[in-house]
Amino acid sequence: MPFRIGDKWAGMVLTCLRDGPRRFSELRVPMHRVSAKVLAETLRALERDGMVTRSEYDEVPPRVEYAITPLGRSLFPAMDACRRWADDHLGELLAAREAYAERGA
Amino acid sequence: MPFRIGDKWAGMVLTCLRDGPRRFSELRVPMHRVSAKVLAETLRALERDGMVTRSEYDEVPPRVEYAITPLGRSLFPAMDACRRWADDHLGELLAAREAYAERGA
DNA sequence: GGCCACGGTAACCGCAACGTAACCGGGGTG
DNA sequence: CACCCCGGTTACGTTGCGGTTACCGTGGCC
Repeated sequence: MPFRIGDKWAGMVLTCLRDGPRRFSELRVPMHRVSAKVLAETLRALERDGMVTRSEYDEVPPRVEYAITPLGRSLFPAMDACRRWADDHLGELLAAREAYAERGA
Repeated sequence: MPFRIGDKWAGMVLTCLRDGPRRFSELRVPMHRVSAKVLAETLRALERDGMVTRSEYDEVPPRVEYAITPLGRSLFPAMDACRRWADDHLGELLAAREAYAERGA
């Protein structure tokens, strides 16, 4: 596709924010395979594109909350369609890949 | 997203095959910004994943036709949902990006 | 003999994405 | 004083996607 919306982890971030705002460290729990750096980069990009908002609270220890915007939410139908495709057809794809590997061998 | 289906040009290839089989050189016309190498790689990957078939005809000059499979066709609803999102919301995204750049400046 | 069409491959390269590890500041806590 | 929490940043290294250019084999045509 000619346009890429977000990076590798953007979809997962938006999904994590689906049910309400989350703090940086709360996002890291379900996404434990993402380093702080990459998560921060992803959040910056999503903020830049108007998909999430970043709210800083002057407390101690510091608190930062990320929330999804209506624009971010508008992506869910498309994301759900992709997920549904994967649920329905990923097995076929992997089978085709395996058959192809066997023919090659 | 954790899974990537195809590469940068896969969606465009499938769209080009929507209305029937096409030869390699026929695909290059609407996709003139894609080099032969990258198009070939894309087609190999789609073939490996069972999204297109490759039919070689023993003629001269050689003829090779690529056709979309039912599995490839099954991707269209999800792709259409993404396209619809872009049609409806890409302007918002770009506006948000511009507003962000101005705040930064 | 030279050139063309077709459908590629091979060699090389740059850059962005991704990842790891170390560090930071400021206030609270023992 | 030392150490922890939170939310990052900086420096650095690696991988791989996508791109460019050059080249290939077969057979037909002039």
